[in-house]
Amino acid sequence: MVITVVQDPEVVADLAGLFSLLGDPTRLKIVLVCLKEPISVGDIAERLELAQSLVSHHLRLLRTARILKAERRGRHMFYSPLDRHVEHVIEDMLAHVIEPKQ
Amino acid sequence: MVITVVQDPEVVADLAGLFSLLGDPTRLKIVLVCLKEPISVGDIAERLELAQSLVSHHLRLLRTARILKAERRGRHMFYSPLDRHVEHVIEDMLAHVIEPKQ
DNA sequence: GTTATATATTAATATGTATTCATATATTTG
DNA sequence: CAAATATATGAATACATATTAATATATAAC
Repeated sequence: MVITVVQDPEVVADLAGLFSLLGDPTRLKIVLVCLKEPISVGDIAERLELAQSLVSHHLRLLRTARILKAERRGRHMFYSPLDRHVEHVIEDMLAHVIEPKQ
Repeated sequence: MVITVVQDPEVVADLAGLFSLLGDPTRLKIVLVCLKEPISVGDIAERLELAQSLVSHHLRLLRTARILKAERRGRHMFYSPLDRHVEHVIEDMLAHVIEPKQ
C-alpha cells in the first residue's frame, strides 16, 4: 500500500522533504521540545542553548512543512505539533534505533 | 514516552541520521524500490535511471544504517529492508503528506 | 587462468544548507 | 508616541554531501 501511492514523484519529493527536515539534529531537537507542550521561541533557544535567530529559521521551515504550528500569546509565539503524525514517525524510527543490533 | 528516551543526545543523533538518510529523494526512491521485493543493484539503477555507482554509494549508507540488508546471489547483490520499521516510518509520514491541508 | 559481468571504492567537484551577524517587524507597556 | 521585548528576516559564510568519472574488486563462465 505504501508502494502504490508512492509512485507519484511529487509525493516522494514531499516525503523526502519532511524526512530531511527531521534529519537535522538541531531541528529534530526543536521538534522534540515542542512535542511536550507548546513552547515559545525564546524558551526553545534557552533550553537548547541555541541562538534565537537559528531557532526562528528552523521554526519557519517546520511551520511551512506543517510539522509545527505557531500560536501567538501576547508577544510570544508558542509552537506545537500540527498533528500527531510526526510523533508517530519519530516513535517508529526510535523503535528502529533502539532495536538490539546483532 | 518518546520524550523520555530522547533525552539521550546520542539517540537524537542516531534518529537524525536515519531521517537524514530518508531525506534524500534519490535514496528514498531506492528504499521504496527495495520495499517491494529484494532487488539487485543493477536493477535498481535501471529502474530509477541512476548511475550504478551512485546507487552503490547510497546502498552502502543504507546498509550501514541498517535500513537495508544485502544478500549475494551469484554475482548479484540483492537488497531488501532489514526490518519492518522503516516501512512503518514511511507509512506514517505518508499519512502526514496526504492529510487534507486546510 | 582468462574473460565477462556485477558491484564497490576512491577522488574530485558542485551544490545545498546550517549557522551567524545585523537588522527589521510586531506587540506590549508606560 | 516612545521604549522595551519577542520574533522574524536577509545576507554572508562555512561546511556537508550528492553526484560523476575512473578504477578496483569479486564472482561466474568458459
